[in-house]
Amino acid sequence: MAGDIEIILGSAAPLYRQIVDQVRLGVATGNFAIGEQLPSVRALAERLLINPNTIARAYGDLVREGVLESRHGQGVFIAPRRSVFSDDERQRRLALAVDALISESVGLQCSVDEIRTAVEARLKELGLSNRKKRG
Amino acid sequence: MAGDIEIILGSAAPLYRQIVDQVRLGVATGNFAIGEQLPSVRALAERLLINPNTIARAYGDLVREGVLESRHGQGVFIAPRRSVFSDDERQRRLALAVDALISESVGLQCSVDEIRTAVEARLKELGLSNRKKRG
Amino acid sequence: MAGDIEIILGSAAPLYRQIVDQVRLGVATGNFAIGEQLPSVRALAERLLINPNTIARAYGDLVREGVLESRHGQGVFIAPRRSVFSDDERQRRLALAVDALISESVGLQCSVDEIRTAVEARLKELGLSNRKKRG
Amino acid sequence: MAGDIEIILGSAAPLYRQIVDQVRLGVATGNFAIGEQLPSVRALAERLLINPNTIARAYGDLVREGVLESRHGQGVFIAPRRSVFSDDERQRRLALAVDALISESVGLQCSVDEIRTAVEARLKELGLSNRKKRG
DNA sequence: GTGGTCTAGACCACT
DNA sequence: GTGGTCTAGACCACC
Repeated sequence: MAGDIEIILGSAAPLYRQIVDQVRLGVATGNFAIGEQLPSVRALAERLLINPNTIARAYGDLVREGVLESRHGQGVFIAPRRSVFSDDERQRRLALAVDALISESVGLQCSVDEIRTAVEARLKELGLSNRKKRG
Repeated sequence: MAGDIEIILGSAAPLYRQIVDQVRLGVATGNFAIGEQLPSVRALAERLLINPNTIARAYGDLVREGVLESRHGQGVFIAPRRSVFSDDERQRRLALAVDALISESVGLQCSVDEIRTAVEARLKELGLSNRKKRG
Repeated sequence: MAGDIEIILGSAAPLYRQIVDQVRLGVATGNFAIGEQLPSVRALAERLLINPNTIARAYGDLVREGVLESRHGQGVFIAPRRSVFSDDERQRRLALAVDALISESVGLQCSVDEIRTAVEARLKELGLSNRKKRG
Repeated sequence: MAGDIEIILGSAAPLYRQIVDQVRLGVATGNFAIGEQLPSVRALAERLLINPNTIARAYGDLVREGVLESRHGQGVFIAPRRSVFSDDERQRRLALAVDALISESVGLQCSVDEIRTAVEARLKELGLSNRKKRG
């Protein structure tokens, strides 16, 4: 549910990205139900002690990505699932994300088994390890 | 060997980061041997057709993190391996990188198998799939 | 070419949208070539006498849409064409755009022939009337 | 007839606009006859489960643009037709709406035939395809 | 009350 | 020089 969203100031990840990530994971794990209303831009900004524009940016990204839908004057809501991107685009973005992980891991001098273990651990933690595609 | 370093101009990754990654990766895969000399800043800049400052920045980062060592008046060389981060720090950073991948993937509505496959494919492509930690 | 971008203050369309539209049309009509560099955020903002954030917003939208690619510290460029959206998403967005046109037209009490004529006239003006899909 | 008015909550279009459009469209297609009475603000608000202010806003817009007329103490009725905009103004606004459609379409890499087909399909769906201007 | 757009200006990262 | 993030605050449109 909405109360879950938290941010870490001073993290490497931009604030708006932290929010995007948490909403996406929340939807994937079922913490956010389809049709559920999210906290208003102003309310969330006040709770997290950050600027409303930053929330608006995060929500806007999620709307463009098809995760949320906004109804002017009413609020923003979890959108019904739909596939927004072409297969090519999905592969392209997935590859970029994988590259970012591996690049970071090589920098940390992790072994490949450490990477695999970390990925599996997190998937299990999120209850995703047996999830089907485009469930 | 040094001749391996290449850059992709249209890539999302910053130029200096592409160089850093390739050197680190070369060390991890054994393409660069300990004590081996790298091309000079000026020589590499000329070959890659980019600004020497960008090379200098990359080499500087690698020296600072202990992957390279620069010997005054001689050039830069692959340094004996040593780790920079504590185990806790490594695990923390690895977890963040994993989360970024998973968030992107669920946003794309990828199955967990697609994620696993994409990671393994990339590891294999880079010649990392059977390497041990810190060689 | 870049000098083409103009805006109309006080128009119903938001400024950032006017920029997005002009870049998209410029790419479609060949006024912008693939790989061509666009004016920098600051330069365009200065020329159009609007805030740089507004340009950045427009460029950002176009990057997400796959029309532009930005290279940090270098500039933004026309990206090679690729299909970013799934067929469903394309149909969905096309339908929304058509609905907006018809809604406006009904409000203006236009006949259907006026709509058809206006569409064809504009396509011809842009030199698109015989263009193939995903050229 | 009035019973036709419906709204879609998840739609991109604002609620008041959906009502305005449907009344205008009903007039254009002949579903509403001149002099016909519309449901009262309160009655329609109750049926559609939305705020009466929203209905009032929609009716107000329609009265202001001459599509409806309100008779004190009796209700609102379909007004005899009259045009609001000059021909130039209509053409100008129509051209802007057409440009928005074309920009969106080229962004989606649609062919011109896809655009034409989508427009015709929607006109047919709305029962407009063979109607004359201003009936 | 809600979200959307725009301005002004700061600070950071990259070339 | 370039783009990217964030803050602060204004004003508008919709419910």
